[in-house]
Amino acid sequence: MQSKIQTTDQGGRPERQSFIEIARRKQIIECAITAIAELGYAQASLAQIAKRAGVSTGVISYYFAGKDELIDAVIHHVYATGEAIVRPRASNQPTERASLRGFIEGSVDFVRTHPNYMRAVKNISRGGAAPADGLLLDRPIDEPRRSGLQRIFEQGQGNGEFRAFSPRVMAVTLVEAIDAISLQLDTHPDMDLTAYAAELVELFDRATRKTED
Amino acid sequence: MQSKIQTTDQGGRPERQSFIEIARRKQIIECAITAIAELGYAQASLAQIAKRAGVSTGVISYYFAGKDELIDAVIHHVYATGEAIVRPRASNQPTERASLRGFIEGSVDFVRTHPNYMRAVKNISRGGAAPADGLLLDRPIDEPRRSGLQRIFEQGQGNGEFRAFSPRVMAVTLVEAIDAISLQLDTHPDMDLTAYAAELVELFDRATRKTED
Amino acid sequence: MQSKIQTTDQGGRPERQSFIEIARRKQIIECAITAIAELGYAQASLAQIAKRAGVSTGVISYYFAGKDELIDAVIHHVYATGEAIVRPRASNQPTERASLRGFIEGSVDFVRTHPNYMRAVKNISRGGAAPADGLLLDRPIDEPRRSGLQRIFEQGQGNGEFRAFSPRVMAVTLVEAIDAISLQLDTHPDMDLTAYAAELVELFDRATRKTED
Amino acid sequence: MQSKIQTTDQGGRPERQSFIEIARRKQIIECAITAIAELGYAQASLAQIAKRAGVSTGVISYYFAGKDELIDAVIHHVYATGEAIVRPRASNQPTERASLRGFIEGSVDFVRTHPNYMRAVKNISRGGAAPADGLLLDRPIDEPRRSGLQRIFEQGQGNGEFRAFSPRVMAVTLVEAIDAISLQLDTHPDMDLTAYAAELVELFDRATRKTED
DNA sequence: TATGAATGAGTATTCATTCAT
DNA sequence: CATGAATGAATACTCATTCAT
Repeated sequence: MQSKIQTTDQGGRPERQSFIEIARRKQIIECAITAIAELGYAQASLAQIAKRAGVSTGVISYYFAGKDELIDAVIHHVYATGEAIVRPRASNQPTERASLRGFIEGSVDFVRTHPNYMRAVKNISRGGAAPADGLLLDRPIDEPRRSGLQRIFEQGQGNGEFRAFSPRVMAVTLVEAIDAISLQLDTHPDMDLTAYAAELVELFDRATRKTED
Repeated sequence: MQSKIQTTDQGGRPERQSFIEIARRKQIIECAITAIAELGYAQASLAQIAKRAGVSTGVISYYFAGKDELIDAVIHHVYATGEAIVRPRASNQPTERASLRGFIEGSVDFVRTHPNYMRAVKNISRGGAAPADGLLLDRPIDEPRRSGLQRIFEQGQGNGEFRAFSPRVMAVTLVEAIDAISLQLDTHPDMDLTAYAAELVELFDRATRKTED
Repeated sequence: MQSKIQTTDQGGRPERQSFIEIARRKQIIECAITAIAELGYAQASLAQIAKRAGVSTGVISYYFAGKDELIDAVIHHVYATGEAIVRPRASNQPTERASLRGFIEGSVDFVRTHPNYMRAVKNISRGGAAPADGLLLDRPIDEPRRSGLQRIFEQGQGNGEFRAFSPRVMAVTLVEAIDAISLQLDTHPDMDLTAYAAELVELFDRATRKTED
Repeated sequence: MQSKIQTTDQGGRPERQSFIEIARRKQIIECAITAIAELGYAQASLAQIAKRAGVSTGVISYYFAGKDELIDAVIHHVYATGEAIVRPRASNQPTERASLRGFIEGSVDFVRTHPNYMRAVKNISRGGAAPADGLLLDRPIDEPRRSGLQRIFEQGQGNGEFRAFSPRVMAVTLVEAIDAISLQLDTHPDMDLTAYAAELVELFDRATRKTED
């Protein structure tokens, strides 16, 4: 076997990854994100990605079973990074209202510090990747984020902080509102993200809170 | 003549389009929308589109100067269709609040009756199209919708119906909230869109209205 | 039978051509010459030729069995036109030397009055046309001209006007010298063709005449 | 890296070419010459060239930025080869008359040893290549040869070896006379090239020399 | 007769992937 | 481990040709 990659691991356990392998994969993933964010999914060929990484295309094929696996790794990396930034600010808050604020502010912070990350994922999400044999395509990549948020809303409704509304609709809307920021940044690079976050906090606070009267 | 298409129309007059030409163009545009919605922009090759239309790929080149022109036609068709549905319900309302409700309900209606339309445009907007010379991508195809909405918000703020908020942020958020529906339909085809619309109306009504206390 | 064109005429005799057919063929041939001269053989598609003639491509296929036949007709027309101009000036001269001068001056006149004609033929001669099954290609289109010239040289040698040389080499050289003029005109449109003719007359007069000593 | 070819070499340094790269490029150039000489420019598709080279068409794109670059390389290769053969025999001669003889004999030698080379270039020069923006075509590929020859004539006129004539007309005529040989070889493969050269030497010697009387 | 709609083979080119070195 | 050479399928697009009208 010439490649490190095995689609089916006979032992069933995840393969032991060497240090260099982990490093290379990460390097390639980062360069893929940059390429996809800057060029769009369609133009982000393996050659372009390899060029940015300063390696030959063969290396990518060596560390990833195919372009699809690389893209999956990109998506996973972006969401893991996002989660690492957002979760601490959305968890263990005294109120769900505070959690919501933390989620929004954390998410905006993520977009600020990693502008290419969400852009890349958005470029991928619908642009690409063969749907195997079926016609379905949409990769449910936002699902984890969405359900985390949904839980906040449900708990807030449970403890009486939030009014009655569909947690799913609210979660979908908020997730999209945040993702749209990377698009706005494309055309308005000097946008004030702190103000943007404050607007969203206010917007969703009003949209969720109980009317006290 | 080998092709209907002329890049430079010497006469300067709008070319007389035959009935069959209009019909064929529309048919191809419709099939392109279906293909792009189902396969994603990257996989929606001219061959795929032609296959759905039951014609040879040459026919597409015969009626469109190139893939770019076809895509432009798709986008234009989608937005023209959407506007025809939404505008009557968002205009000439007694209040801006009613306009807002009309916009949301009309938009959801559009998504319901043309589920592939918005999906296709979303698949195009990112993912595709050579970045020409610069690094920017993202065709600003939502801009007209966004600014129409923004005007509603600004007028509502002007006449005291709406609280103070950033019309731009609100418009971006609402547009994205609506566009997300087509994505939700992918995974939840039986979703109750009337209820969804009501949720959005309530959400944005609360987010925009003045607090009466 | 849908088309006027029969590759094999059963009767063996040339088909009776209607007036309109002759006119149409000539019109198409003229437009083909212009297109080929201006665009080069590769770019001179039937669509381009049809456009210049103000007809649809179908018309060309109707009057010519295929592009090859059209090209053959173009070549024939060019040479027939050239011959009509050159022959009177190269024939019935008191000396072969005068014939030679007449040939050159007539040929230059032809290039002057029909600049596109020779250009078109040159563009065709090597650029195009499928070699059927074999690998041979060169259409011996210059052959008639060449042999006419060769005869002048042979007769001049026979009657002692010309020195001993290979009539074939001399004929080839002179024919090419004349054909080159259309190329020179491309880059030097203001060239003095009368002077050019005089130079060629002197050149070939010296090259052919007997040294009197 | 997917392709050896970079349109813009960022470093500004001449790219290091590996042995295999040089060899492949040369092989492809040679096969392109053969294909163009045998089939004509129009029929000499990349597929045909690749077939002759025994490689896939992708290889050509790998080593050449496009067909245009390949064709440029072909032309350059042909002229470099020709110059290497002709120049030593046309330079450093005691007289310009000897230079002229050397040029002719060298050129005929070149045609003899590389019959396809000039044929290929001739097939390219007309027939091919998009006319960019203007209507001009005809790449002035013969220009260097022509001007080299022109210089011989001018110097010969300067030092009194040659009579007064237009160096340009003489150069054009001689260049065409030589190029015509490859055409003659198509139809008369057994032609005596040494005799042909002698004929041309005599022809142009007489055409250029001063009449001594 | 003439049109123009349609075809299908052919074009150059791109690119994920493989593999000998 | 890494390279880079090579493949072959896929891409958008062109064009001579056919044919119903």
